[in-house]
Amino acid sequence: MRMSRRFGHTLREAPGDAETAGHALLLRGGFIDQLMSGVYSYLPLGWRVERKVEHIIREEMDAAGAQEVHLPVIQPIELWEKTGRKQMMGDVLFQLTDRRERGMALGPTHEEVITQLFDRHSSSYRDLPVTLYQIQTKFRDEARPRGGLVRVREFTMKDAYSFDLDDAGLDASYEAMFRAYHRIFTRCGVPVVAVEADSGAIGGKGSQEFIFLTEIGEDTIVMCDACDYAANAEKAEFVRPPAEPEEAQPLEPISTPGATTIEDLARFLDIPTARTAKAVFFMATRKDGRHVPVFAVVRGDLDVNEIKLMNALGVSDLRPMLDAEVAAHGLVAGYASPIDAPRGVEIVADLSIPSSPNLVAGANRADAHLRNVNYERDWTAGTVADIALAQPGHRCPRCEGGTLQTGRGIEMGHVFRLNYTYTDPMDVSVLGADGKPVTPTMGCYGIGLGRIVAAAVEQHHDDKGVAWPASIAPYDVHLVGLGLDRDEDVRVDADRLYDELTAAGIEVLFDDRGDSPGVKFNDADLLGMPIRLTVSSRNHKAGVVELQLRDGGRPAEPIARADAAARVRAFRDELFDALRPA
RNA sequence: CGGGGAGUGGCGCAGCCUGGUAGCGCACCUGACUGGGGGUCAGGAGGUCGCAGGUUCAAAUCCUGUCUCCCCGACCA
Repeated sequence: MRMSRRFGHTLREAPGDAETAGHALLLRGGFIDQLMSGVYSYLPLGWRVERKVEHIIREEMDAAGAQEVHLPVIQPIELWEKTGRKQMMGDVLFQLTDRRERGMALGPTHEEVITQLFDRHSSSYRDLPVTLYQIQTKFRDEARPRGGLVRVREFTMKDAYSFDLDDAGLDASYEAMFRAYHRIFTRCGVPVVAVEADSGAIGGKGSQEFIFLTEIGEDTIVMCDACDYAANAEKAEFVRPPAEPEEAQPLEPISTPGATTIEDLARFLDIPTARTAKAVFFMATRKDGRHVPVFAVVRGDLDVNEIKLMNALGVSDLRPMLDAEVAAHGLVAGYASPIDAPRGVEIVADLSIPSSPNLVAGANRADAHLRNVNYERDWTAGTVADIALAQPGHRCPRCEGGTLQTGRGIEMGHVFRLNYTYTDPMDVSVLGADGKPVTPTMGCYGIGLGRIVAAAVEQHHDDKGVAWPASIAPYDVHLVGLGLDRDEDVRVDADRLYDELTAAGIEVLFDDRGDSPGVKFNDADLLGMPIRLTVSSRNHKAGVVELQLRDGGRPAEPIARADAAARVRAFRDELFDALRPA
């Protein structure tokens, strides 16, 4: 590709709404362009990167035995109603109607479609196991797109789905995808950690996310400093700091004027927050659409984890209660009590509550609390479960002596054991060897392509620009021709070198423009091809071209002009080898 | 959805407070010089100031409404 013919330009200054370094560089380099909030066009250079990521994913999926398909973006809404996910996805689902007023959705994911497809084309246990995948555009009407390519409303995803006859089969399919994912991220130059995760709207029993750790991440990850336990904060378990065992003391009302928060209360009574019970109210939406008021109780030193609470209740949505609703349900904000709580309110207690005696809790009237509140003796909850948020400093649930830390990250991929979440409601079965119907068990596996691009830039850049991993760089070589318009010999030689490299299977971006050296070198740094070759009168007279690696690992070196193609291939191979999975 | 910020040539910004018919840098076009880290000079093209309404002799500027974008949070695969 000749730069003189390149569509688009580099920018000296990044557009003002680019917040992260990576996003700014993608815009400055002319890799992507924003059309509207959360919707981006890929320009030629950016699209080459995306296609290389696709290619790597295809190779690894195929190697893992998965078969590529291509499913429709546009889908009948009935399919989403059947599994109850129309309700569950809510506003995230882009919906439209055709000319006959038939309801449709733009696919945010494809479990329903693939499951129906599988059902229509599989009838025997002999057809299993099978893993299907596609690379397809997804549409999700996100409440708030952010961070350039990090969270968008239209994006390319590789989604794969496995169908197996039993748990052992699912385990094998899942493992194969898990290994393939590690290989994919390694080959793309994006370091990830696998963490335990909540399954969210996809459903199923157990999932793991591949997280790229970065300060700009939107997920909080909890990691043990002693063992390899790592989990999304939504899911993370932890060992609760133990309470002092002591005899239950008599219940005692106390006056606590103005102490409406746990911090106020603990200060007012001069006790640790762990000696109090914290009450938090929510409105939950059941899967049948009914709204239920929820009264969650955690020990005062802990916070409610809304995801865990949703899972404990088995509800599809949860939001904090409005002040008016709190009052309407007979609850006194700041002084609510689980003792004699209003009827119709679902009470959920955290695991920390039964094991912590003599807590201070609300009295359900203003300016008053109760001392020595004890679970079981004074009140009970409809549900006792792990509904608390793991915090830095908590003890690890998987090892002795480990302490949990937190970090930020971006979810690059997510693998789920779906089990029968879709095959059951969609009545999918195949005939088993014994002639009886068997319901297949499913897994699903997703990777966000744009996020790989975003993470790769975030991970591989400096203040001058991008330094693409060789595996996904738009071109292998940035050939800089200096003074081509002044020295005919050099121009001819540069053209020849360009052809030689291309003929040798090397992808070359050739800067044949008439700009000054500074402009060209700065563009080369910004655009980030892994290998830079400089052709100039000076080099030409010496019979050399100058080679420099973008990652700064070694100084520029002159190489013999005659060996250029061979040397470049050697360097290229070396760079690819460094990205080879172990 | 709550809070905050911003919309002025392709990009970055000034002008707005105190109304008088739009300016700077980069990029772009022409020419000359220059030529190994965004070079210099000269000459150009390009914007009805997000949109609508109002106030006024006169609105980028004041008022009202509205749309869009970004950030924090809520939410989220």
